[in-house]
Amino acid sequence: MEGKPKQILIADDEVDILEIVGYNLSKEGYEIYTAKDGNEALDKARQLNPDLIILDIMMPKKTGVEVCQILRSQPAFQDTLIIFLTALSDESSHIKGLETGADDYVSKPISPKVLTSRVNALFRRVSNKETGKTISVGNVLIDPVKFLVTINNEEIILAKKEFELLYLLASRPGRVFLRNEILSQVWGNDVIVGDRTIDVHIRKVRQKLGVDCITTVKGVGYKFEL
Amino acid sequence: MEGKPKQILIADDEVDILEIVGYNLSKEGYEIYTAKDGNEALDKARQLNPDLIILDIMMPKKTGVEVCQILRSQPAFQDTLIIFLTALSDESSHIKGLETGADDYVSKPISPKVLTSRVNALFRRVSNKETGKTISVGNVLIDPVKFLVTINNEEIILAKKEFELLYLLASRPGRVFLRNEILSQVWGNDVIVGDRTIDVHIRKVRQKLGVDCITTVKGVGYKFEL
DNA sequence: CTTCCATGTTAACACAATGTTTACACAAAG
DNA sequence: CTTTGTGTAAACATTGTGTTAACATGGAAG
Repeated sequence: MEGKPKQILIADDEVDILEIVGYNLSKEGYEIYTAKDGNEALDKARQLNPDLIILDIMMPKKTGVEVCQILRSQPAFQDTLIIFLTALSDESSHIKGLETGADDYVSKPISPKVLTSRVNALFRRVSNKETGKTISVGNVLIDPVKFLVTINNEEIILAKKEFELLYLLASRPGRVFLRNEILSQVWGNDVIVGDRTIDVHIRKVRQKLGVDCITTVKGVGYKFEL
Repeated sequence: MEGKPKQILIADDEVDILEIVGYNLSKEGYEIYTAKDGNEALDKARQLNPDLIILDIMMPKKTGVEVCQILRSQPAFQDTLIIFLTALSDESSHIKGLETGADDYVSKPISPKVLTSRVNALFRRVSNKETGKTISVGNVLIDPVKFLVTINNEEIILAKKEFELLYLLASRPGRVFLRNEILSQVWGNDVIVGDRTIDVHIRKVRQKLGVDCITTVKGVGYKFEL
């Protein structure tokens, strides 16, 4: 696990749980913050903008489900990971939780090992796209932190959009990205640009890279491969 | 829930569970298939190529974890969803399960409601991105994500319509597709094209594949088989 | 054997999808 | 205020795909 440590906010009114869970997750290299009720959870979430929020369902002030709903309604927390903690017997909560937009839930009594492995699994699942991870395919290196592309130890400087485009395609080598996907990922859902815009950027990237690693699939989209 | 019904394969050695789970999921509109041990699960998975596989961990012949590992090692099942069923006490299995590449797991005793809502959540999560699943028949691989057909590790590039045509036929090997069906599936209901159009495309696919796997059923239609 | 019908085969064509180039507005940098 | 570079648009060139039309083949029925 490289890069900045992931921040996790844990909200539960039982101090024991906060301690045990917090201890185990911090042992894994995560940065832990805690809250003791729904309102505190909301405040800290907005303050910290953590990578993952673990919410107990039964909490004073506001329940976990309420907190989740409020957060999910805000753009900033659209992609934040959320896990519910819930009593095993409370079946309806499980369902409501998943419908509210939780990414996972874990039943009490909590086993630290299980929770930890769930957390790891969640991060692993999203790590390929969201995180600014360096991509390495063949002799091509793409480092989003340094904003740099390297081919055979030669540094190539791309403009912002060019880089984002290449980064998206290279994040899943071989996979075809539809024009729509590219538009919404690189340009955003609400932006309207002409049809030729993508092509022009593709061309610039191809030109600068010098290597023919972007393939056109006519009528479908583009893919990255060596 | 629109489109073709999702296919779910459930593998468990307890017949009661197969029945209860199967009943509840079929009520949700899913197409249910069952297996009673690890080997049967493997066979049926390869035969059906279902959208989701629910595996009990403790099964005769092969455990769920083993089945999962074997499937995940094959390209065709890289993107297939897998859920584990596991006894609550068996904690190490949970961890191993997630590490093996499962997408979720559900603890016994199973609540049909919880399982159903988990299944729905899983499908909802992937419905936004993945176009379709990889088809694998014999030595023929059809990958709609990479938009690529592979025969004996040789990559074959098809045009869009050619690919869609092959994908349709191969989605149900052995089944005969009427000319009408092919037209409405590949071309769309409102498009009017000449009679020879399908033939020409069939020809191109046959030519590019090099293998004779598309059979003509005179007066009826075409089918895919090796 | 002939006739008829369904499909195979081939080449040519039209057109949509993409490549390419240039120009220009605009923001950031100096 | 200039300078520099980025992102987008517009205009045109190019390519590949999908389709058609014309003809060939082959099998079944009379």
